[in-house]
Amino acid sequence: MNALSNLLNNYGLRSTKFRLNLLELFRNSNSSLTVDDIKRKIRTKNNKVTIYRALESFEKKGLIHQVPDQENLTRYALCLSECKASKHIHNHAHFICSVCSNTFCVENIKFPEIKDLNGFIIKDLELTLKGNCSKCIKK
Amino acid sequence: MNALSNLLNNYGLRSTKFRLNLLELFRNSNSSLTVDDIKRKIRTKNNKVTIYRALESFEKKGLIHQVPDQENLTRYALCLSECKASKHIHNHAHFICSVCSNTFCVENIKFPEIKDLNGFIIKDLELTLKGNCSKCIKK
DNA sequence: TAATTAACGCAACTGAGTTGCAAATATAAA
DNA sequence: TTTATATTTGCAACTCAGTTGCGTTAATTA
Repeated sequence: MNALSNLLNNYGLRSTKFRLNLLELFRNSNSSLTVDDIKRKIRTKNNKVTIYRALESFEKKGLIHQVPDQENLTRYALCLSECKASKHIHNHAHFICSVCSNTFCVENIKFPEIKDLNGFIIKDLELTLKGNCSKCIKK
Repeated sequence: MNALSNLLNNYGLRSTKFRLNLLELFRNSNSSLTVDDIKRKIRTKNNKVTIYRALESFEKKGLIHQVPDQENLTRYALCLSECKASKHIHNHAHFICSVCSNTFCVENIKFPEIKDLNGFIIKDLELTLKGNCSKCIKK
């Protein structure tokens, strides 16, 4: 049994050819992926419904998380080990490149401390950076 | 000549009945609006294309700005006076209520100072808070 | 008042994402 | 290994936000 296969099973998912490829793709990507990215990168003949449902269950089980996207597409990135099916824990920021539209997870950024205000209860905080990624600067 | 009418003209827009209503609606809203909100709130018989195009031109001229939305809808809020057609200037955060899905602009929040990192150039910073708005807490 | 240009309405379209259902496949149980 | 079960997949049809082209109407300018 290979490691990816076990990983899927540990998260309560079945290891099918497609889902193994999908998980591997996420692990080899340094940025996030849209459904379209996935289609192009693993040149899958699988139906789009399959992709949507795989992403949905990966997210539910805590393997991947949604990240912001410039064009309002659904976009996912691999979770860190802290994430569980019960709760996603992300204290990192996201960087969107305005040239290639890729989104990257950025660790090591201090979040501002914000207390509840004006009778609003703040439960979560998202920080999104926009600019040019290293690849697109070089061009 | 009324004030709203002049405002539109000053921004290079024509003052039609619908656009006057739309602008007034934005001014009277303490949160942001989706196309659907607009339809319901000004009970307009105008075609949806008209709404989309009005929002588009309002944004281009610097009257309104897009704000993040939980359901990936396009959502707008009134700009502050600093905004111009040439450039939107927003140094405020956005708060999304997870109950009513409304988005509010939140002033007076200090943004973290972030320098370019890992060869990425950071040009813009967005801070989104999530939680429960004052109205939805009371319920 | 006429000419110009922006705004509008309609109809048809696009494209991401969804739903229901039947068939295939992976895992658990016998 | 075989059978039972629960998950995953494919297909087709659908939904719904947002877009496009084009002819018409209305607001501003000359």
